[in-house]
Amino acid sequence: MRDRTSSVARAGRSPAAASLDLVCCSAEHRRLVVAVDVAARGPASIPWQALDPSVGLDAAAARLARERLGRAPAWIAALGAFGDQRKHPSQAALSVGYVAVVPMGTAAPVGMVWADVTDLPALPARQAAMVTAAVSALRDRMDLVPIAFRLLPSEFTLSELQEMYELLLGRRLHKASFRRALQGAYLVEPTDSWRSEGRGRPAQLFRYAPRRRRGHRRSVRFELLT
Amino acid sequence: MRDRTSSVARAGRSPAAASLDLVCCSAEHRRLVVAVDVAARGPASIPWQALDPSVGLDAAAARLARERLGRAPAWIAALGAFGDQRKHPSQAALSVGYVAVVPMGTAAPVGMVWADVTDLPALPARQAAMVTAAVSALRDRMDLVPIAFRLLPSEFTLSELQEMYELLLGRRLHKASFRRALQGAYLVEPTDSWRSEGRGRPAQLFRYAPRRRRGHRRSVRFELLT
DNA sequence: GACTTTAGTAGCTAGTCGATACTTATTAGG
DNA sequence: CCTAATAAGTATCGACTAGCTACTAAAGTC
Repeated sequence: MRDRTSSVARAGRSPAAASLDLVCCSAEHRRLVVAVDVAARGPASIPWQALDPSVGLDAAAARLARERLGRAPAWIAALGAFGDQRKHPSQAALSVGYVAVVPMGTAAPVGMVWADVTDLPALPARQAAMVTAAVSALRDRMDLVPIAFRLLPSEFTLSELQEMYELLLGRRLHKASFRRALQGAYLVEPTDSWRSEGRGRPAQLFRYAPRRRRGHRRSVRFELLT
Repeated sequence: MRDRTSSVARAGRSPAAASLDLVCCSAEHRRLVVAVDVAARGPASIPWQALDPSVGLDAAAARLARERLGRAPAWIAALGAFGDQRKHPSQAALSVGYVAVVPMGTAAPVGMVWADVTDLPALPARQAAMVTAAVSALRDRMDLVPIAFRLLPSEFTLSELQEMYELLLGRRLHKASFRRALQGAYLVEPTDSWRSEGRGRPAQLFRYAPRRRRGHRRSVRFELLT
């Protein structure tokens, strides 16, 4: 009985001091999507609960994800604190956001739908800001953390992997260069399986299996935008 | 009268629901340093205040920085929410952290000292975690945001700039490569001044003056650590 | 069996990165 | 004054990288 309703509407007490919100991302039809709750009466929202001060933030977020998704996310990370936008279903002045990722093909839990991040339903302002921040976080961290791999099933073709990178980067990549870089990074290993999907030559399936490689330190990059 | 004492110790009321904390970084003697409050009775701490729900987070952090540093920071950004460590001077269950940067050479405000981040005094656990996160944030964002330039005075030599990058990266850089990359980025412009400091040839002074350059998209990097 | 489609590879070229080695300008010291 | 020392700044070379065009391979379609 530790769900949203019981925490917030617990009689006439004042609303919780803070909320914990989850932006759960996945991919579908070559689109980045986010889990949106449409079952409840009232407007759409992303999963949230009142923040329980007696539980650690990371643990609470992991549990919220498990409860609302029906499975442990493939990846989860803190997004930050949000309070500059006033509107939030909890009425709390402060919200703590987390991003999670589940593999593409995961069915949306009952009462929820996968919404294209470029075409979201109307969300409370603070939650909309969290979704924007989550997408940026995925893009920013994708080459430090294996986010693209978490968005794929455990076995995948190199073309699928490249498509996922293209989706996250928002631009096309060159096939040969992509594979050369991937080879040099020792991140995947081939399986014995092949997948033939309609036309064309069948593709070999790979799995994510990073090997320790010598610490090739990257050079200074002046990518300053402003 | 909007300082820490009045907010927290305001009679017998319960402690604030959340605190706002500031990790203010600078550089000194080729070391990254952070502003630590040592004046108050009790153990050392970094600046903080009870979070006022009626003010926006960013605005409140900017004001906290101005008030406690005596000047506007050269850069400030959100760090995130912290609640997994229990110990915090406010007793609040939740804290929101911000990182700020002031140029090297800025005098420490009264009651505060610059403490080497690699040799910190004992801080409340949650604040110590914030300092660690702040240093990581500076390192992670330094090539997207001009953090090194904000840590320097408005005019600087290229050797000083390189030292600052080396400080943030934690490793030595090659002089010619560094300057070549800098040149290609169109980030600095020379001034008419030269600085001769003891021995050796005088160095020309530069200022940060980024020019729009064509959007040279960077290639995919597989820097995955795990 | 020719054509289409997709997977995967090879080789060329332009540019990048780091090293060594050099020139220039100043102070220190005889 | 002349030389050594020190630090700023430049030039050039070779290894490596990234992206391009073009190719081969294996399946389905007609």
